[in-house]
Amino acid sequence: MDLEERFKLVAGVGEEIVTKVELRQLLEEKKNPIAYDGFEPSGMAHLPFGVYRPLLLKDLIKAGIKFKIWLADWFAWINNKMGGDLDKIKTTGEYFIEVWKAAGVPSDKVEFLFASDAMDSIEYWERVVRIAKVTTVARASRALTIMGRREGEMSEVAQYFYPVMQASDIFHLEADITQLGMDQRRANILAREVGPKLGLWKPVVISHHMLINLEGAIEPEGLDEAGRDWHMIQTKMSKSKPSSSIFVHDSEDKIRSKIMAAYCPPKEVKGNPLLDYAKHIVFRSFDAMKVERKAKFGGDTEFRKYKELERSYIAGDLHPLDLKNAMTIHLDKLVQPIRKHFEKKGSANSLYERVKSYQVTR
RNA sequence: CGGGACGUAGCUCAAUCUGGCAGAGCAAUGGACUGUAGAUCCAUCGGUUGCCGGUUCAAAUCCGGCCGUCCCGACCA
Repeated sequence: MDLEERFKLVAGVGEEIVTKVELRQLLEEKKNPIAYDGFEPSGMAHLPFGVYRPLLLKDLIKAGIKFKIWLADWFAWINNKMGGDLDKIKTTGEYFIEVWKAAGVPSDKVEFLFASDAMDSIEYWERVVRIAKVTTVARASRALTIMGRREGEMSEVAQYFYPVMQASDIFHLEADITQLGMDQRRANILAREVGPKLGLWKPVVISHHMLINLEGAIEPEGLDEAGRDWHMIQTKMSKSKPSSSIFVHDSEDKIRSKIMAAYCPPKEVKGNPLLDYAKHIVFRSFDAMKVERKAKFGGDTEFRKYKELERSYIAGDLHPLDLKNAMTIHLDKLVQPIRKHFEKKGSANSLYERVKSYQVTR
C-alpha cells in the first residue's frame, strides 16, 4: 500500500488532525506507527464503543498502524465510575475486551493493556511528576473537561492527577498517534505541549467524531470554544444515559423503539442523530443503504453515498420515518452479532450478567 | 485544629424563622396534533423530608446525637 493510500485511511478516521503534515511525515518514516485509545471501564457497551470504534480501527489496521487499547481502570477509579470500586472496574474492563472481540477486532493486531498493570512503574510516576512540574494549575484545569464532569463535581485533588497521568500514558505506551474522541483532545494537546519540554516527542493527535445522542444536538448560538466543547460532551451518546443511547445488547425491538423516539426534524441535518449515525456508521459498514417504503411514499430506494442520502433528506424526498425504519434495520444488523455473542450461555454471558448487575454510576 | 452553611421527588430548589394536608419548575410516562421525533396544549406518575432518638395532640420545621457534603480561617477587598 502506498503512502497516499495509508494517509487517506488514517486521516479518514479523524474529525480533527493535529497536524496533517506531521501525520504524513510519520507515515513516511514508520511502517507501523503506534496509536492508542483509552477507555474508562464503566457501564454497558454502546454504539460508539462497540460498533463505531471497531470500524475506525479496521482502517487504521489496514494502514499498518499498531494499535494499543488502554483500559484505563485507574482513571475510572479517579473519576468515581462504578462507585469508585476498582474490582468492578477491572471486571468491566474484561467485559470491554470481550465486546471488541465479538465485534471482530483481531486480537493479534491489537494490544489490550490495563493501566493498573503499569502503576507499579517508577518511570511512569516520575514522568507524571515531570509533566506536572511543567503544567500550571490553570492549564490542567482547562484539560479537566476530558473527565466529562461539571465544575461542581470537580472537588477532589485526585481529579487534577487525571490529565497529567493521561499525558504520561501516551509516552508510556510510546504512542506516535493519539486516536481518541474529540472529547479527549485537550489531554492530547497537553501532551504535545509538554513532550518537547521533557525531551520527548509530540504525538500526532487524531480525534474522531463524537456520535450524538438520540435526543439530538441543537447547538445554542454564540458559544465560545469552551462552550462548544462542553456542548459536544453534553450531547454525545453516553453510556450513563440509557434512553438516549443504543447498546450492543439492545434487541431489535428495543432499537426500533429508541429510534422511533429519537429527535429527527424533517429536512434538517444539523444535530440530527440518525443522519449522524448514517454518515459515520452505516456508510462505513455497508456499500449502500436500502430504504424500504410503501409505493405511496415513493417506493423502495437505495443510497450509495452519504451525500446522496443527505441531499434527498434535505430536499424532503426522504421522510424522517422512512429514514428511521432503514436505520433500525441497518443498525440492528451491526449490533446483532455482538448481541448474540453475549446471549449464548458461556463465559461471555456470565461476564455480561456480572457487569449488568453492577449499579451504574456516572 | 477552629468557625460556618447545607442535606426535602431522578435533577434544581421552595415550605423550616413563627410546628398544623410536603409543593413548584425541569425530567419521566400517557394522550391530542403530526406519516417520526421535537415544539405546543391536556393529563398522570413521582417522597422513609440523610439516619437514630427526644419534646408535642401534632415534627421537614423545635431539642440531642450520629452520618454525609460544601465553604472559610495572613493581608487586601
